[in-house]
Amino acid sequence: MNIKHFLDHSFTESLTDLAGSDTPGIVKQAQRAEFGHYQANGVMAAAKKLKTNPRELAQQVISTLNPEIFTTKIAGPGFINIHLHTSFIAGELNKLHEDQLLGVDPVEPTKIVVDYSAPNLAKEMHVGHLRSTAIGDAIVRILEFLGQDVIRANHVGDWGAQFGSILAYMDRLSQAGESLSTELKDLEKFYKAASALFKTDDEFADIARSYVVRLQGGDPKCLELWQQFIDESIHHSQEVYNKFDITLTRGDIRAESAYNDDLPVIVQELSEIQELLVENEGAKCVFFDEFKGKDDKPLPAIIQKSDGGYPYMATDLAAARYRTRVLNADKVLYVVGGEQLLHLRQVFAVGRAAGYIRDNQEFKHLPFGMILKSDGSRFKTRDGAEVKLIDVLNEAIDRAFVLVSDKNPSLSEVEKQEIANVVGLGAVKYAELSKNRTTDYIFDWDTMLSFEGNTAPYLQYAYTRIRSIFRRASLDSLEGKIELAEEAEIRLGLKLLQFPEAIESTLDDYQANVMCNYLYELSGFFNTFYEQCPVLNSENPTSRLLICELTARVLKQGLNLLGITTVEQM
RNA sequence: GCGCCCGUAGCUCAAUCGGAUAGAGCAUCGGCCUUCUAAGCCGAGGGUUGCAGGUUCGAUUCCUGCCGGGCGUGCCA
Repeated sequence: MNIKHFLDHSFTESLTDLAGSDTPGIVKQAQRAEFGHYQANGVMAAAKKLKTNPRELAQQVISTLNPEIFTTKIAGPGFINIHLHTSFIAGELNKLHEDQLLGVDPVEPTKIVVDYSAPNLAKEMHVGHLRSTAIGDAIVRILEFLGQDVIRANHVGDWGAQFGSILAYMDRLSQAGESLSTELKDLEKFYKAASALFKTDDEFADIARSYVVRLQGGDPKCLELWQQFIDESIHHSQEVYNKFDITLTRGDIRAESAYNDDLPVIVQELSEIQELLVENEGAKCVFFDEFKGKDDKPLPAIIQKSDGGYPYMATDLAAARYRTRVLNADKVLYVVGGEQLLHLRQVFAVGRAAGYIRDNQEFKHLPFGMILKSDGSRFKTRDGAEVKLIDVLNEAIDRAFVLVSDKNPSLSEVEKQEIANVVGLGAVKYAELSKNRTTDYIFDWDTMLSFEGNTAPYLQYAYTRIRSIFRRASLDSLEGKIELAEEAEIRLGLKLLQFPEAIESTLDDYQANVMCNYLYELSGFFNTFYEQCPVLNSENPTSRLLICELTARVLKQGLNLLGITTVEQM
């Protein structure tokens, strides 16, 4: 049950009856303990509309309600503070125990495509891919938990001019008798070597350019080299996904090149729509009044370049078309950097005009900020100045290993390694997810790999404390009822009941940090409970054990929705 | 120039789309391991929410102007 929904409906209904028109109750979780558990804020706005005294209106609202489960108090200018009965909280917790979904109501499934990660296959994944990958995967997991029909879309970059020098370099190496599979072990090095040659060696640059043309022309030898490189690169990214516990698999890849055959069709279809596609300076463009460039000049969406090539506008339109016509998506979420805001607005606008996006579909850009260096300058994305993602993950695991060895030296090497994996990777993912999606953030090893305070290990640690209690209790089964008495356990209990609300507000704007905040507060409440309320030595250990078990389930499930795993001990 | 985004404690970030006394972590200082793991708990200090107006019962949030920063702005993605 979603308590906030329940209360909001009650207060909205009451206010609407009194006001004679739709009037929201605006029920929210109270921000301070002294204001109760929830508060209804809608009275003041309603009183204004009705030109009555807000406190009197609040009194009327209260008298229409039949509050079996809560008490109310009018406060300040017209707030209604709502205090849930302890017996109600305990009762709901006991019901939660039977509920696989921990209070969350499953939805009527709709088809949702989530476009995320999308690395450029010319290079290895670097920290710049962290955001889209981690955020997208968390969104996918949460939607699936609710029962949505989710399609992961990994729109990897596997085509374009950048592959010219790579193919030319592959060719040169194989002619020199080098083993390509060895050379491709370090993609980053390979890419750098190829682009360095392109810059310094004119002959090589010419060959590289000719390879681009041959590749696009379908030259078999080029395609073979290209396929070999792509396979190797996909293998690399899959290793990162596996290590980082990202749910993407090879089957989720639909690369840019998959749309190659559709690109001329896009041009053809757009040209058939009256006055949509116009030729301008040799390029085929779509102009809309809403898009303006420098000096207020109309800004085109270029569908086909003057040299006949197709920019990513065309590919993205083809992808939109595919998602509508073939996948029949209700909703498409693009987890793509904020610098592409204008581009995606153009894609959506042209897509709508062309009928590739239908009126009943929602195509939504979920932008995220850039990663900056500690001096505030940006991590470059052109020439491999990036930190490799795999290096970040390994460093995190190494640091966690040192720490766990220090904290818990009696564990076996295998156990320490497993804990280091879970803790290290969790820390990296949480550092990413716990920040507001839309703002830029500074990449800093120590911040990202911190294991103290508001970090994944804090949540994982709370979990292990619970598991430790159960190891000591060594129960065969746990039968009984939860009874609440201490303030710390009431607060914890209510927080557990608010898991559905956390999921709801997380999806409100697809902000994973909302879920992080919830889990952090939950863990904090648990740690206070842990200090103040002995479990095994209490008068009613069963009740407290049941609270512990529920906390463990919510923590584990919540972390799992973020793509973070737990361990039994740390 | 124009468009979009941002500016909150020394640092990194919150603030549940207008709510009550703006909250955490890190760092600093003080207390708590003879009871379920101290990666923890309890407490202290630290703020003119960039600046100036406006809207109203009420503004970090909405509007206007300015200052500062970022991104984007026709054939890279």
